[in-house]
Amino acid sequence: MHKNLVIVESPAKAKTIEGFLGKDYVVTSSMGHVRDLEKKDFGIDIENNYQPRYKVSSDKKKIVTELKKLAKEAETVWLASDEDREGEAIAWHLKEVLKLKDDKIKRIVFHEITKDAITRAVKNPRDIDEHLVNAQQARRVLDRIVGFEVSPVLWKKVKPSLSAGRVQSVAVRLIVEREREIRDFNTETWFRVNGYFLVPDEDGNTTELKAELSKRFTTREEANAFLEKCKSAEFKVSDVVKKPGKRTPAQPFITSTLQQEASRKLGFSVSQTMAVAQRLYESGKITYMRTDSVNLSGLALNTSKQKITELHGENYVKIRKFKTKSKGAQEAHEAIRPTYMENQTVPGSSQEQRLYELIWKRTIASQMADAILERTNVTIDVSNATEKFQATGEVIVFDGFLKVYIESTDDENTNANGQTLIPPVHVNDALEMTSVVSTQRFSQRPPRYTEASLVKRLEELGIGRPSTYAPTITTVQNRNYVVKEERPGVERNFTVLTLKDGKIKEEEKTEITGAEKNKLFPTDIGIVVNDFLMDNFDEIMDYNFTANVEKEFDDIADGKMVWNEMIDKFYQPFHGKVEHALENAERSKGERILGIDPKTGKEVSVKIGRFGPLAQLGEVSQDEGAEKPQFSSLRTGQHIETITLEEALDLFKLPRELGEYEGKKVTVAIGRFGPYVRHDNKFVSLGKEDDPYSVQLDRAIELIEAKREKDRNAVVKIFEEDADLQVLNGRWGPYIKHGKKNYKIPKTTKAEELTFEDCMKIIETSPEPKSRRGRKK
DNA sequence: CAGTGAGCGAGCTTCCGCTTGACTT
Repeated sequence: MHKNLVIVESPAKAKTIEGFLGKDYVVTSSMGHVRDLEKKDFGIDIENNYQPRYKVSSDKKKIVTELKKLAKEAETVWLASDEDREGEAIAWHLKEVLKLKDDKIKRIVFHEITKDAITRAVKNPRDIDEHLVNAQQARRVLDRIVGFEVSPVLWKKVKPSLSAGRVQSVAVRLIVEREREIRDFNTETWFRVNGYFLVPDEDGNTTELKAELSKRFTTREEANAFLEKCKSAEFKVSDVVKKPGKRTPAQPFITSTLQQEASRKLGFSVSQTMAVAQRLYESGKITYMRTDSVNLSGLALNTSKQKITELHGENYVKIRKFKTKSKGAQEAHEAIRPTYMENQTVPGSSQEQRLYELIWKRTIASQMADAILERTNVTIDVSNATEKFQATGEVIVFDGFLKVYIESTDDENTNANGQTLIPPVHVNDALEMTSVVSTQRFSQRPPRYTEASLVKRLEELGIGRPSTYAPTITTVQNRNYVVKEERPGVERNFTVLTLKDGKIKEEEKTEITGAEKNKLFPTDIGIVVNDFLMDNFDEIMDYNFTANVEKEFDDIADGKMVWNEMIDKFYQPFHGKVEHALENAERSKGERILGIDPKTGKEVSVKIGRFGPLAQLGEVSQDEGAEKPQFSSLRTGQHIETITLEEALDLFKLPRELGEYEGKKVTVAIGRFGPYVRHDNKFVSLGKEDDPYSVQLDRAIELIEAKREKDRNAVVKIFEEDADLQVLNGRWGPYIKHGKKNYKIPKTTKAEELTFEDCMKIIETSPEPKSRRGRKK
C-alpha cells in the first residue's frame, strides 16, 4: 500500500523523479497517450456533434491494466503529464480510463526535472484544464477528418493505399514546388573581376591583397574592355574603413535545430539523430530530446558558468536567457542539453559520443561571451575607370564562444569561419597590380531540401511537432511521394580572362554543377497526388492552414470558442468539397502528351499506371479490332514531368528479338536491375560495355554460355529424389533452393554433407518470411 | 526479380501526436 501514485509520460523521467520524492511516492509512466480515436468506422460520430469514440490503444492495454492496479492502491493519483495541450489530454484520458474520482486526483506540472521544481509542483496542484483538453480533442478530430476523408478520395481518383494529411501533404507540396522552381529556373551569367595587388611593408617584403570589383559585367566583351583599361591604369587606395563587429552564439538546441546541425555536421538522417538522442536520454546523459523550448534551467546555467570558468576563464562567461519565438511552441520541456554540464564527453557508441559532444558544445557556447571582430574595408581606385575594387577583411579580436562552437549553414557557398587578413594599407598608397582575373559566374538555382532543411521549413510554418518531424519525413518517403537521392552533376563551361604581364589570356574551363547528395526529390506519384490535392482541397494545402486552425485551438483553450462548433464550421464546407471531388474530379493519372511518333504517326504519352509511371504509344480505341496501344514502364531516373519524346520512343525499341538459340527465342530488354538477355526463361545481365539497343546474337549467346558455366560451378549438391531441390553456392555462402524458394542452412551444418532428408527438414522447419509491410492481423 | 496496363470486385488501405521497445537481416 502506498499513499501517492505519480504518473508521468516517460519511464526515464519517472525514474529520476522517484529519487526526488521519497518513499511515500510511487512514480510510473503512461508511455504517452493511452487512448486514441477508434480506427474503424471513422471513430467520430459526425451526426452527434462530432462525439469522439475513444479506445485504449492495443499496445497500451498492459500499461492501463497495471496503472489501474496501482491507482486502486493509492490514496492520491498525481497526474504529472507535460504542460501542453497533448499532456493535458493525456491527464484527462488517464482520469477517464482509470475511472478516477475528482477528489482522488491532483494535476501537477513542471518544466525542469530538478528536485526544486518537483517539490514546488507538488505544493501547487490544480485541476485538469478542460478547455485545454477540448483544444486537443479539436486538434485530434480535425486531423482524423482531414486524413480519413481525403485519403479515400485519393484511393478512388488516383491509386489505392495513398494518404493525405494536414502535415504530410504540405511537406510534399514544399518538395514538389521547389522541384518546379528548379526546373523553371533561368540561369543568369556574369563576369566577376578580382584584382591582385602587392602591398609592401616597412622591411621591403610584400603581401598579396585580393580585391573584388564592385561592378559585375554582363558580357565577356565588357569584362574584356575593362581588363584592357587595366593594362595602362594606376591603382590607388582611396579609402580604409575599420569597423568593430561581433558575433553571438546560437540558441541552445531544440529538436529541429539538433536535427539540422546533426545533419550538417555529422551527416545524420533526421530519424538517426532522434534514435541516438533517445539512447543518450534513456541513459540519463541529456535532457528530453523532443522539445521546442530553448529555456535552460538555473542549474544548467550555474554548472555551465563553472565549466566555462574552469576551461577558459571568467571573461568567457556570459549568462544568457533565451526566449522561444517559433510559431505554435508549447514549451513543456527544457532545451536539449547535457544533464551534467561538467561531463565534456560520455562513454557510448561513436554516434552517441559525437552527438553528445555537439550538444555539450552548443550548450556551453550559448553561455559564452560574444566574439569581438574588426572588419576592414579597403577601396582601391582605378585611374582610368569609374569602377572601384573592394577588399574586405575580418579579424577576430576576442574569440569568445567561437572557441568551442560555430553553427553551420545550409548554404554550400559560404565559408564564414575563416579569418581574412588585410595587409596594412593607407589612404593614397599606390599599389602594384600583379593580375586582374575575370571569371564567368552563374546564378544559383534554389537548393533542394534535405530532410533537416525540410524540418526547418515546416517548423517555420508552424506545421508538425517535435515528436512528429522524423516520422513525417519517413512517411512521405514510405508512401513514395518523395525520395532521398544522390544525383550526379553536369559539366558546365565557363570563361576566364586573365590580365598578367600586360597581356590578356582567355581560357575555357569546366566545372561540375548541380551534383546532389541526400536531397529530397518528388516522385511522379508525389507530383500527381499534390496536383490533385491542390485542385480539390486548396484549403488544407494552404501553407497557413495549420497556423489558422492553431489560432482557433488557442481560442478553445482560452474558453472563447466551443470545440465542436469550431469543427462544424470547418467540416460543413470541407465535406462538401470531398463529395464534390468524389463526384466530379477526373481520375488523375498525371497524363502528359509528348507528341507524335514520326514513324507510326501514333500519339506518345506518359502517365501513372497501376504499377507506376509508364509511356504509351497509340491510343485506346473503342472500335472493334482496333490495335491496342503499346506500353512501357519508365526507367529509373525518368520522370513524367521531364521525359522527352525521343527518350519515350527509345523505350519502345525494347525488348528486341535477336534471333534463336537452341530453338528458343533470344530477346534483350531493360529490367529493374539493368539490361538483360532472356533465353529459355532464364535471365543474364548484360555487361557494362554492352548496349541493349545494338548488341548482337553472338554476344548474347556468349553471355548465356558464361552464365551456364557459372551456374554449374555454383551447384554443391543435387538429389535424385527431387529435381527441384538443390544445394547452391550463393553470394553469402551455400543455401538450399527448392522450387522458387530459398532456405538458409544452419551455421552448424556443412553444406556438402546434407542429405535429402536433412534438406526437407530444414525446409519444413524454416519460418515463413515476414511480409514486407509487416503488421498482419 | 525479369512484367504487368480488360474487367469484375471482396476486403483492405488512411490521419497526427504522445511514448517506448520487439522484431529481423
